[in-house]
Amino acid sequence: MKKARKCASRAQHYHHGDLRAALVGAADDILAEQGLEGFTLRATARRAGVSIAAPAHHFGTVTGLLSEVAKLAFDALATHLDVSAIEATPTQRLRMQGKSYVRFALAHPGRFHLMFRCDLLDDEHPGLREAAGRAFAQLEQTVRAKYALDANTPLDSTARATLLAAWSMVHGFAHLALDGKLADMSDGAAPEDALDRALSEMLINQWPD
Amino acid sequence: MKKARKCASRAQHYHHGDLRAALVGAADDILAEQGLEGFTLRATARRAGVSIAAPAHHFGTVTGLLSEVAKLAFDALATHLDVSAIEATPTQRLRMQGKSYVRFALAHPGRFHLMFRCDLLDDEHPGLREAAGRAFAQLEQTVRAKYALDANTPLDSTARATLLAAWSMVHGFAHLALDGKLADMSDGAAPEDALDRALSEMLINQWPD
DNA sequence: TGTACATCAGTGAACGCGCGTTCACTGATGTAC
DNA sequence: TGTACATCAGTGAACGCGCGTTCACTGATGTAC
Repeated sequence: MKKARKCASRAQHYHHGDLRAALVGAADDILAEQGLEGFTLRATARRAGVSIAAPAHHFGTVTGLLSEVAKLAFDALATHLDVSAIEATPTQRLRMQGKSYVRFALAHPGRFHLMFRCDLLDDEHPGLREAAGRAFAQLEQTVRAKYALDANTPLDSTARATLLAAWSMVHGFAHLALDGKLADMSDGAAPEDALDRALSEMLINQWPD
Repeated sequence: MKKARKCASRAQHYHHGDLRAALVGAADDILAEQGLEGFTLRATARRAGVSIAAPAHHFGTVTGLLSEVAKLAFDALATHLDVSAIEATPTQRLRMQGKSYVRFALAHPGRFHLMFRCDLLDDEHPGLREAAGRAFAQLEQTVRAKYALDANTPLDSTARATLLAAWSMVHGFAHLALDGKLADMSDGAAPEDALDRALSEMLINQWPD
């Protein structure tokens, strides 16, 4: 009877099965619900229904766990930014990517803040830097298309400036929006719509076809 | 003798004189030297050479002190952004302001991070919102000049887009630079020069005369 | 000019808190024979 | 198919830490008379 109950639910197994992934998921859930402020190793363990010492087994330290979460967040961002299947001019695609970047940040503020809090992350974490690079490369690829540069040509100064400006602009916009600094811009419209309108306006004015 | 020694240094007075300002200064120093991570009420008290309970007398809570520091930081930023005395076209002045914005952020990373960590600040703090508004207004004023709008005319959508894009871009650039995400851009040159070059390139390409 | 007294800036000791990390352990799993 | 054993994932209790905040206090200052 006792044994049957234990087997009925994997969660009650002494050996969890894939606690590593479960902890990463729990941490990501906490980020989504309470933001970075709500995150602690203990809270993550509690949420995964596991002892407070368990995370140390898998990740050693708090930055180990957060780096893993950040890596997955960069993977998700890179997916969001993938416009390779969309037929449109490079400039139109760059605008789409800009909107996607901001939309990702607004939909996942906890993740977004984590991704750029380098003091909480481990530079040497396997895959983290690569994942970040993949996300960035999605923008770079579009800029290359815009200037008809193939993947091996180094960016010239104009292309570099465009890439830098594009990334900076959407990155800054996301931060300002998350900080509530753009509230005045909403003009009483639903914040979601207002942001979308402001972003469209901004991108189309700054990056004309 | 004892009394003479006590009077020789104001710091040894039982009554400090202007501990409120001294605490704000100490907190600002900590931000400059160790960043936001190094800041605690206790560290601030220690640095000011005062008991750990003293800050509570003046600021009540930790956000009270930080809000005061942030207010002064916004004042300093507004001063940095003041180009009213400079004779140049509005676009040139906007570029100057953009550079000043980034230069301020790179020179004072602790302050800059604090200014936008709204979770650590008190919205109701007297003067904080106003100071932030004054800094922002410096940019708005230049954009108004660019589109020949006087101070009472509401911004049209183009002007609003320009303002938003300008602020977002330099804000995002500052964040990315502080996070070390632009390291690849340096090409082996001194980081300071490389950033300046990248910023010039970006601003001149994006905001042509 | 001198005295009494109210005010309040700053003290110092103590509080409870949640944190990350440690360590000897327990018990499930899988493998060798 | 059954038994012994090594492995190692996860436990649970405990550690020391620095934190913000509290509170009764001390002692300097300034004012009223």
